[in-house]
Amino acid sequence: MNETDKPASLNFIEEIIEEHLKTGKNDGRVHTRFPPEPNGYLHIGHAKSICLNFGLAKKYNGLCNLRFDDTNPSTEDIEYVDSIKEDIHWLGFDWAGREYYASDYFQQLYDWAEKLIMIGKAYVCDLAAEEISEQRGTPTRPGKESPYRNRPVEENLDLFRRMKAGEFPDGSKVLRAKIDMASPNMHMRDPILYRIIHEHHHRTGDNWCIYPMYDYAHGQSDSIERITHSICTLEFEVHRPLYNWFLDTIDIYHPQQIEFARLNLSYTIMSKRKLLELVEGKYVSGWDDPRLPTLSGLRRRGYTPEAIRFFAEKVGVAKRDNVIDVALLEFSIREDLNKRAPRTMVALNPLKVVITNYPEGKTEEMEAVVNPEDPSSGTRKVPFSRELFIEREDFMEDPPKQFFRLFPGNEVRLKYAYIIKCDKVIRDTGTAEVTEVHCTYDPESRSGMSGSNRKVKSTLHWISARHCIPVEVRLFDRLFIKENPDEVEEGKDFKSNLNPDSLKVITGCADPAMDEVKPPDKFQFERLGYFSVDPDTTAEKPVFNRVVSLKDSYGKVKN
RNA sequence: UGUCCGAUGGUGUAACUGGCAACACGUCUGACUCUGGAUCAGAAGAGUCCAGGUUCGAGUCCUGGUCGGACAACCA
Repeated sequence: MNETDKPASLNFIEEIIEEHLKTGKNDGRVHTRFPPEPNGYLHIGHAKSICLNFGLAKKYNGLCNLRFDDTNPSTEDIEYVDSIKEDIHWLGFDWAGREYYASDYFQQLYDWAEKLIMIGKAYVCDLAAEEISEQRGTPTRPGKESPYRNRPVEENLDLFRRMKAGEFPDGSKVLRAKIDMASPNMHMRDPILYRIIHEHHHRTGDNWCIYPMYDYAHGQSDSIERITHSICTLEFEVHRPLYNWFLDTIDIYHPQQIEFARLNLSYTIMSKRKLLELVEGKYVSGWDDPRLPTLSGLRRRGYTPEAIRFFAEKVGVAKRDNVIDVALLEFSIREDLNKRAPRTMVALNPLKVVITNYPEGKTEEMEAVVNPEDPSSGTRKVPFSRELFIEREDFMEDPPKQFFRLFPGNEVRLKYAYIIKCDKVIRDTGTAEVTEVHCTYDPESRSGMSGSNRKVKSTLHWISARHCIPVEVRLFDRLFIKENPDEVEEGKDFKSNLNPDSLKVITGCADPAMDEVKPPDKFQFERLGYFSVDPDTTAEKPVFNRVVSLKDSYGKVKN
């Protein structure tokens, strides 16, 4: 990179931060946080947020906390906090012990609630949930004030303390802020601060039966942690006045909330609710199904943290709604794996080739490059013999003019081995399916020999029939057939756009060296794509997931 | 009928904050190649939602529209 180049442009959040740095706001501190709710698994959209928050902290020599927004015991679970921590670490970020929970602040939050009551800014409301929602009005029609709105401070305090003491059943009372039922912003119409939930919390156990709402907990948690920039997604933009109101009214340190547009990816869904529906409805094998955009799914699929971080950077940060082309994600992983994945040859759909003029029983060890992109990777040995398997797709008896591969009378090179010529096609007498192709080889054309310098249109991958081992290969395609899975006809939902062919399981013929692979080893199957060893692998049977295919310009002319 | 936000090639993001629209992905050529990959070279593709205005000059500023999104869980 040329240092005289223009400085890389900043995204709008970095501009805000640099402005703050310039004016000395926050004493030059930059402190962010990633605040997941432990009620689901992280997905690629969260990865964008994680990279943003931890990335900003790193860039500006600041800190980024991990904070679980665990204010609703009825949907949250320890299983999720564990998976979330694992995913963030896997992605390559660390919070250095600053692992916090909104529930750590329940007492402080409670004390501030009493303060709000005492200064006349909060009251206990006995209305039923339906009544509250009814009286809230609509975005275009103002709400009505609760009959309990003007309860005396002493009564509010007493009632709130008794709520906390567990004297009242779920749903019977809530604590509300006293703001403005006529506000054009729905969130300012006396929002609920506390509700009664008699449920066991994964961290605080049974200490509490009243729990703070998101709006009441989030900003104050930011404040307690001295967060400088509280970065969240666009849907919280309308909440910002309320975020500010709490901080100003309670009168504590005031972080700045900044909203950005969440990530959307074509041909997939990002909604936690829908992801959960696919998992629970067994449309996929679990949260880590390799077709899912969850981090655990992508990891199992074979995506690397490097590729995801690269992707997150390429995607950018702005405020307008966006749909990123999955092709960019695929580009990201190819870019990474091309440089580091060892090559191997596998026939996914094998077709037998007999080299009729090659001595029976003879075996040669061919020398192959491990990775041509990495000179330090060295070479490997590949056994060659009279009977081989090639890819069925690489042979056509009656090919179109654009087809350069094997066909009767044509010569192709077997990578790292010999040039062969197709002489004869053997068919099954019943089905007429091609079962074998007979070829002859040119003994002078072995790689490295002078006879190998001949120009041949095509080079094929192959595997020795006698030496190869069977491997299970899982071929994934996009989970949805539509770019926007939510685009459905009346009465149907996103599941009607599920791709019935998103998973194909086949048995391929692989290099014998593949018998000692272990997850998460990654390879390039030459000419096919990148494959990652699945945890289902056993000593008897390696299992590979196709991460992504190689770019295929012939596939395009074919269609 | 409200409030808030947004609008730049097919997609995403830029434009030193008023100076003749750039980068990436994708697409298409060509070169090279023992991966129809990679690499290299190049091309097409937007005149910046619309209409006015300010200005020598506007994607950037002003006014008025249009379109899109968010907001009416005791979810986050």
